[in-house]
Amino acid sequence: MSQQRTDSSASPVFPDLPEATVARLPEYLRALHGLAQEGHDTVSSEGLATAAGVNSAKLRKDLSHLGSYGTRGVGYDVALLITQIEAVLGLTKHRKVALVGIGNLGHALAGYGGFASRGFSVAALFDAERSQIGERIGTLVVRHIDELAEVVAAEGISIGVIATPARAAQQVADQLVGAGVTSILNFAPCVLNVPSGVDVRKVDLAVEMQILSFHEHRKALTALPVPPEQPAGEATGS
Amino acid sequence: MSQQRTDSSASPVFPDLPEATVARLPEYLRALHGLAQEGHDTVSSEGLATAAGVNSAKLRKDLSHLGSYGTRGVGYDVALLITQIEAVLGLTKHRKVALVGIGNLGHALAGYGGFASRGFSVAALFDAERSQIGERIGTLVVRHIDELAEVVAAEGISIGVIATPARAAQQVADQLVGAGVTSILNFAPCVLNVPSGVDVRKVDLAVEMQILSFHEHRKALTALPVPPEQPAGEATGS
DNA sequence: CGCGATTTGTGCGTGCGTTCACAAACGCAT
DNA sequence: ATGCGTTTGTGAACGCACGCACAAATCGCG
Ligand SMILES: NC(=O)c1ccc[n+]([C@@H]2O[C@H](COP(=O)([O-])OP(=O)(O)OC[C@H]3O[C@@H](n4cnc5c(N)ncnc54)[C@H](O)[C@@H]3O)[C@@H](O)[C@H]2O)c1
Ligand SMILES: NC(=O)c1ccc[n+]([C@@H]2O[C@H](COP(=O)([O-])OP(=O)(O)OC[C@H]3O[C@@H](n4cnc5c(N)ncnc54)[C@H](O)[C@@H]3O)[C@@H](O)[C@H]2O)c1
Repeated sequence: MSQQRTDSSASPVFPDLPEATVARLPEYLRALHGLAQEGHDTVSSEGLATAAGVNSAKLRKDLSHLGSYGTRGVGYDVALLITQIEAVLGLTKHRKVALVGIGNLGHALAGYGGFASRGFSVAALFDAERSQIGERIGTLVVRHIDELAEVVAAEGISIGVIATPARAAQQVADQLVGAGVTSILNFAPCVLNVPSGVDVRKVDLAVEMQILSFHEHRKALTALPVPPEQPAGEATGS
Repeated sequence: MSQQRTDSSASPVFPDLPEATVARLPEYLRALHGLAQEGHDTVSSEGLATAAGVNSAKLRKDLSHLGSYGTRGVGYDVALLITQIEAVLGLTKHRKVALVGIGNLGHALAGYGGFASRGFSVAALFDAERSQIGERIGTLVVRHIDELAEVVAAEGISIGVIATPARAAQQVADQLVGAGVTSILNFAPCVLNVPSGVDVRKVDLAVEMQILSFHEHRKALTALPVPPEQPAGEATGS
């Protein structure tokens, strides 16, 4: 009981933070870490926006949504802003991740340092193939998928990463959800059905490539098929 | 209505196709391939929308933007729609990809079959480390980054994938652009500056994880701190 | 202490994207 | 041929997001 109202710097709750803003906060955080590394104590919205690759007005509005602490005429305190954003994103609490599907991609993910550098730790690896079980990667050992529920409960894992073939992804997702996982990052190219309350994010390489392909196609079509309609045109160049 | 001449398989140009639509077309394409595999000749917007995980009205509007050929009362011809979308995305033309940074992630990408299954082929691998140069992965050999311009020109490569550490990414991007690459997929967690006319898409694992973290955080905060304000509450279940 | 330079926070207009809802179009049975 | 059920294509309303532009706030300095 006693929901202490945490007037000071406790976990703030932002139920109505725009999703577009949430998606940009990690970018700001990365840019801020870079600035801190370079010794900056404060940064203007313009400077931070440039480092994050966004419009400065958008950045200011984003930060204003979380009641940010900037100082007019000066800018934002880098260290304070890092703390604030990390609190909003819930990065103060270390979150454990289960990685399922230790194949081509799974091996790369398992050895990736980008998890730990933020507030995440890969706590367990799972696969279905006997040949993979028991393999040691870093400090972890690949376990059989049947142990998932047990390990998730024991380790307090809340996030699952799916790196299995697409045909196995839905079943794995079901198992993750059944084990108590409430967030899933899916690398398999397929849609996942999960109960409400479970968040799924998808990373699909093929989709990204095809979007690039479209723009390549468009560039090729708009650049070439503009033949000299008016051959009498004057200065066509510079 | 007013479908202009049905120049059967000519390349349609859609300069003003909404970006949100473009981003969903690959999903539709994947869903359509799955339906075709299952033997479906036609599919309703409702069925395809379900398979792609979107709203059916949104799907119909998306398809209408590319003057699609559906039949009222029946649905869409699966094979025809595949052809149409592939034409719009420019997938009829095979596109060659250069992969730079053959480390942890680069190895996984180099061996990934998802490229070839769509219209892409990894045509060259590059790294800067002597220890990597010369390694054979599949049918390709890792080459030194200094050969990039030469190989890109010789092979007709138009897309570059960056899988180097973040500190090297901007330099690699500059080299890619200098070599004539006009589309870049960036896995390094940093912003890239490129000239206009070059498209960059970014895949950032850490960002995805942090977005999931936010929702975990929010779920934890909104679930717990709702103490029995009204102890006389009735059915709270389901 | 006051003033100017600087930068934040935000009100507001605009455009994009999503969704509803329905008329038009189509196949099929009779 | 006609009517009926089905499904597409789209007009219209709505909401979100973006970015401009400016008032308010703060600092430094004379
Ligand atoms: N390799 C890449 O670069 C890459 C890139 C983007 C997306 N993907 C996607 O990621 C997924 C994995 O790709 P990959 O190249 O690592 O494939 P992979 O075949 O090398 O690895 C898949 C692994 O999943 C395991 N697996 C299969 N069914 C399982 C189950 N029910 N439970 C647990 N584990 C199971 C397999 O034993 C295997 O080890 C695929 O869906 C692929 O489309 C891969
Ligand atoms: N490993 C993952 O699962 C993963 C996931 C998401 C994102 N990433 C990101 O992808 C990138 C690569 O990750 P990784 O784990 O493969 O790192 P890695 O260190 O294993 O591989 C990086 C490779 O890039 C090469 N390289 C360095 N500078 C280069 C240059 N100037 N030109 C050409 N090659 C160069 C290195 O020699 C090395 O082989 C990183 O930015 C990382 O943050 C990795």
